[in-house]
Amino acid sequence: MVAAARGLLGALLIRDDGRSVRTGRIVEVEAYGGREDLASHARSRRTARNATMFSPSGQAYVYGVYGMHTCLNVVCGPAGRPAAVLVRAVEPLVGVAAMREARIARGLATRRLDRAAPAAAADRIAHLPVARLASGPGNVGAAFSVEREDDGLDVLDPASLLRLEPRPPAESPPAVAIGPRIGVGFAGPEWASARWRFWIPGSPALSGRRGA
DNA sequence: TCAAGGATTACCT
DNA sequence: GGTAATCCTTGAA
Repeated sequence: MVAAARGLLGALLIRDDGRSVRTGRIVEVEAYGGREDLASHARSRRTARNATMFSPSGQAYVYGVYGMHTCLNVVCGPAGRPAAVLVRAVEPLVGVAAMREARIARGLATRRLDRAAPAAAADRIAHLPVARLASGPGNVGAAFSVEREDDGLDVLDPASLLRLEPRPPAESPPAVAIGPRIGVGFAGPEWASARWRFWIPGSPALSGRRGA
């Protein structure tokens, strides 16, 4: 599972909705395990929400948090053994304009931009540096239009509208930095400190807290 | 049936 | 650095 997480670094995330193609390079991920991992959604029994984590490798596990964000994971355990890798940050390569549109659309959908000054807020996204469009799990979900309905998609299927393209074997593996996962303090010190976050050091697209 | 809280983000002081 | 926004899943009553 940890190996699968590291293997995803440098892979391409591709969203092809028929009108436009969005592509980015995965630069930050976190690994989540099964019952023993108290930070994982699979820490308790199998439920409707985490069912996809028990699926065979290669499926998308999508869930919502805080009522407004969707997070994209890739299931990486054998069937029946829950494990997944959370995609925390992506470096945009192709379809930057579509990513901006998606960010703005998602902002409006969650009514974040409605309140104060929607035009100004949309304008801020329009001028956001490219590297920040998909930096952070919620932003990856927004920039690539990941919906709850995408839960269970086979992202290894080349025909899938949301898919992964592995790093070419010929390409040398990127440098990898390792550190504890973010936002899992509720799991207790042991699991919150587990060094299951992996990122490509130096990437401008890393999520907020970049320290090791 | 219901209360609690979250694998986050961005704005506020 | 603190905290609001906001929906839905979970676990307990």
